[in-house]
Amino acid sequence: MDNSCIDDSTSNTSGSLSTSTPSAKKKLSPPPPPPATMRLYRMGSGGSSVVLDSENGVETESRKLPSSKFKGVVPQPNGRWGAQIYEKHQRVWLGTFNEEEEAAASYDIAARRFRGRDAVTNFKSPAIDGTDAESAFLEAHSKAEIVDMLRKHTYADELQQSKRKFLDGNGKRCGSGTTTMSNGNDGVSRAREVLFEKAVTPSDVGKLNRLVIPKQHAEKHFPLPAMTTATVVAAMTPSPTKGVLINLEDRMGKVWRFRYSYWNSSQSYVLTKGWSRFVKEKNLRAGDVVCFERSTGPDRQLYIDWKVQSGTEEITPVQSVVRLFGVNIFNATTNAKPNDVAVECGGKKRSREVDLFALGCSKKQTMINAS
DNA sequence: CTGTGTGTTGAA
DNA sequence: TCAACACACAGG
Repeated sequence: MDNSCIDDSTSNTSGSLSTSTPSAKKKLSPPPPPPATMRLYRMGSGGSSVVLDSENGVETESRKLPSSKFKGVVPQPNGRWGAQIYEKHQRVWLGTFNEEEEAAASYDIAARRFRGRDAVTNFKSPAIDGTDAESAFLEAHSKAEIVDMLRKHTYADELQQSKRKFLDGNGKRCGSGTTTMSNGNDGVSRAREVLFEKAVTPSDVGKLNRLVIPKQHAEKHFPLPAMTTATVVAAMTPSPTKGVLINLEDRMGKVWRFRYSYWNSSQSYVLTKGWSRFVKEKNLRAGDVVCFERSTGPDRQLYIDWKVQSGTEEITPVQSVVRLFGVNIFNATTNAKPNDVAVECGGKKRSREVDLFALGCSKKQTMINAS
């Protein structure tokens, strides 16, 4: 049933956003040539099908499906409403809904994403400033993703989630580790490139509350002096004082904000404010590796990841936090008791934070994409 | 068996 | 591009 493949190619001529798969899929019955003689038309289907006898103009139980007053909304035999939008001669099914208005609203959302802010819609009107949260949200997702949300009726939730994160200082959404990238060449590709890694030194995780960024990497990826680089500006906010604030998202989708600056005294680039918290929460130890990545997409989102480097270990007493969708729902401070969560890392067990967010991020994007 | 959503067509 | 019609077939 759910086999729409939507390839996103914003403004790309060759690209095709196809829903009703071309031929290969399934060849159905040939066009039903209505016998000119026998004028019996079945209207609708399923329970509401009716027979019209146009011979004498009398109809047996006129039960045509009630057409909707909303654009992009079509009636369903069972009384529900379907939403659809067209693109490139093809219909993109947006799902079925109980309420006509709901279907209409879904169409509006799709229309916005597919045709821009000046799209003709049912309800949406203004949004003159292209900077509202929803617009940003739409831009940040591929058409396929938006359609998927509409069909699953999860759009509202996803939008709200993004808003929450936005306030948190960064507008990315949760993804499980190496998230799959939407094949479409439109939206935010969650593909990342590793910028550099560093095995933290004792002082990096010590009381100095700072992480030294190797100069070569710092100057290559985080050019501090000339803050003009557009790519960096997007993720860094000039700080009132020295340095800049930099936002990085970890594998849990949590956004970390650090102060990034240059210390003349030691002639080194460092992450200061915020770093100690990261060390603490991730239970970083000397020898562990922190990895800096960046989205290859237009958003240039920065990510920070870490991994335990094999080494001397013992079970560390640490608070075990169970998190669901970025919210701590269970917090037990134990000393590596059975209750604690231990994770195999480099052959050594170590208590770690555990996130269960993946549960809700299940996204089975059915994209049989062909590029 | 129930509905969904695709095949298809004709009108705008 | 769009909605109406018809119905194959996916999912329970």
